[in-house]
Amino acid sequence: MSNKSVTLEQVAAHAGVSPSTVSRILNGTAVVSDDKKQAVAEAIRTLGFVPNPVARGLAGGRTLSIGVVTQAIDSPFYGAALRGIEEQLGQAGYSPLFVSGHWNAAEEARCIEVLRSRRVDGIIVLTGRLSDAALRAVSRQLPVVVTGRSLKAPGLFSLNFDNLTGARLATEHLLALGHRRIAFIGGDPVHPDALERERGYRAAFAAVDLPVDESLITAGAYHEESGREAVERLLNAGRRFTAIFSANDQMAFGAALALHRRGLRVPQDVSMVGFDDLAASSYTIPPLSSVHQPMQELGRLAATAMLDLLAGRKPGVAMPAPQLVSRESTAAA
Amino acid sequence: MSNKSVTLEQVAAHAGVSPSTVSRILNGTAVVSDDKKQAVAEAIRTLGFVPNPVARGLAGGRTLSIGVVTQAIDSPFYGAALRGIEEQLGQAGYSPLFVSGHWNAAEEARCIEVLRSRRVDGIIVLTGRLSDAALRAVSRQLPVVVTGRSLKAPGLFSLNFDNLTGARLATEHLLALGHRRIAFIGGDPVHPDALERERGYRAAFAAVDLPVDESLITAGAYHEESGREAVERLLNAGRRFTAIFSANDQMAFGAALALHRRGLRVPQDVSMVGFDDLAASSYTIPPLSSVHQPMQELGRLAATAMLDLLAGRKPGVAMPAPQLVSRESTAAA
DNA sequence: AAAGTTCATGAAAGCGCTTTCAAGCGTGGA
DNA sequence: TCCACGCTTGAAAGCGCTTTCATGAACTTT
Repeated sequence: MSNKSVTLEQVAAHAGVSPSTVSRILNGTAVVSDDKKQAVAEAIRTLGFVPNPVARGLAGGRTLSIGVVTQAIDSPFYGAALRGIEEQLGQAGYSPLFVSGHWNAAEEARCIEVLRSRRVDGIIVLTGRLSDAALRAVSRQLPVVVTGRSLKAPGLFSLNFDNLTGARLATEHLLALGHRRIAFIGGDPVHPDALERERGYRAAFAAVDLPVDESLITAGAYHEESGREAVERLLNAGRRFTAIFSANDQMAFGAALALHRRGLRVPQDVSMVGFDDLAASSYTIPPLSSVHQPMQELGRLAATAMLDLLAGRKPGVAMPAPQLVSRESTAAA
Repeated sequence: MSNKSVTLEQVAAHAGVSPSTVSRILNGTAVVSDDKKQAVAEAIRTLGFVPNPVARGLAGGRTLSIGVVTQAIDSPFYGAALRGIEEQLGQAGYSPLFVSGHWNAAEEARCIEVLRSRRVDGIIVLTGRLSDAALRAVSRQLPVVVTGRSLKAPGLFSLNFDNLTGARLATEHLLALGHRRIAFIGGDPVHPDALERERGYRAAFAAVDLPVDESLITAGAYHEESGREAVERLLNAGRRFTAIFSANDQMAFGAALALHRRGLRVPQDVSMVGFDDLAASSYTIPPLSSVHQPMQELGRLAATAMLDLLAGRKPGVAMPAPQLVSRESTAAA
């Protein structure tokens, strides 16, 4: 653990070349003769030189860091994506810089300012509340990868999960089991994905020419407590249903608890399917059927796309299709 | 959203002073006359100047960023701590730089190197596998705050949760309910806290002069699956128990599932208490009694301590005492 | 009143790297 | 043989900020 780190200049001296040449070799900016390359490589090895990202950043070069705007650093949902990003970026020598927008457009904008002031080489935005226009503006200065929406722009790549199909899959599963009175606990309607999931729910009914009972649709806020409240509301209003499709797993957890408190069993009395397939969902009682969202994979893909953008390549990654994971929370009506 | 950001030099020009003076005002490095202060403040406001942390970092000043070594960015347990850190640091204008060690000393050491190369002003280590000596070495160059252990050194502050008391509390709770055959699912013994929790379990028995049945003690690995396996193991070996104390909540989830699969009900047949009090624990079926670890608070405290260290103050924060949260997973024997 | 202090301020030298700019070299065409 | 051209390479100028050093002004001190 050396206190003072070795500088590029020292490497240059050791190799008997100029700093410029070392820099050029490091960045592949220009052609350098093989023997100098060798000498520099050798010097780097013996000196244990590691380029200083801060200096690089200042000099207008790369900082080898990518800003990642998430909503809450402790979200069980986005956490997996962060992990995927970290993993993929790390392999390429980049470091992620995580900032949280807390579902707030103004805060997100501030986050992006911070990232920019820290000279990140690119920004990955996980969903977020920023307008498409704002994102496009950012992408004019920095490569941007955004998840949870579909928009095109030079220097901008988006990666969207097919929420509609996922929700439709979930509903169809319930329908196929013979359920007709299927309650829907929606997410906060300010999220486009919440709307899409509701559309998927409706589409499944429409596909088999069944009407949806609007009184079985109730809004939640994507967290456990709101799922609990939703079921309370439904039950208190005297609604009858044999199944619940919850727009995300966290609400499903709350809903299951509410059911349990009322003496209703899953799946004997009420079948239940969630959305997201959180890690925890395999261990609930009973384990929850859910639409699998490959968040870690999403993170990896977003990072890969960013690396492509940085290298001037056109990203070729695409989201895998939604898949339903059937566990023990669903049974025949 | 200006493309090129304004520099300190521009501020200086606008205010009719030298860059040095602006810098001094910004950092409070020296006394500056009030009228210049005013002029500079005014210039900063009209120009919308934001100091460039990268340049600051290079110039040997502060980068206003704190490295945070966690184990896995998607851990439900540490996530809350990260949030607390982010929150507290943000208020002071600092940004956290999260890196994951994945429970691996070598990887952790690499993380710290990365943080150092990025010129962080200090490092917060959440638990971690690094040796005390290694941590001390780091603290000779940078302020360090470490959780999950107790060690003293100049420039180093540690924040430890009282695992022994917590575990004792949990066991005593079960004992008080009349349980005698209390199984213990331990954590991975490489973690000191796992050992402490086992000691707490034993201490509770010792305090009431009851022997502990060694055959009811089994090791897990702090994740759900290992909790499930532990219960399988116990049950397959024909062990009888009326309660389980799990060294963390995640294992308790797995254990509960195993119980459920065998037709054993919580708490009617088996009472259960966990450790950590994860956010999810309030929504399991039944809600899990657990020893509350205030992780978000821990994060805030760690950040506060770091800020203190940075300011040359002696940190005065301390961990709150462990508390048991009694929910519906425990009942009289 | 002269010399010694203190104090606010500016000039200038970096921090470690990238990147223009220009020079030096070798090569091929006339 | 001479000149033009292409190629590798080094010198040097920043990037935006901090920090030492030096300077002159304003005060003390005797």
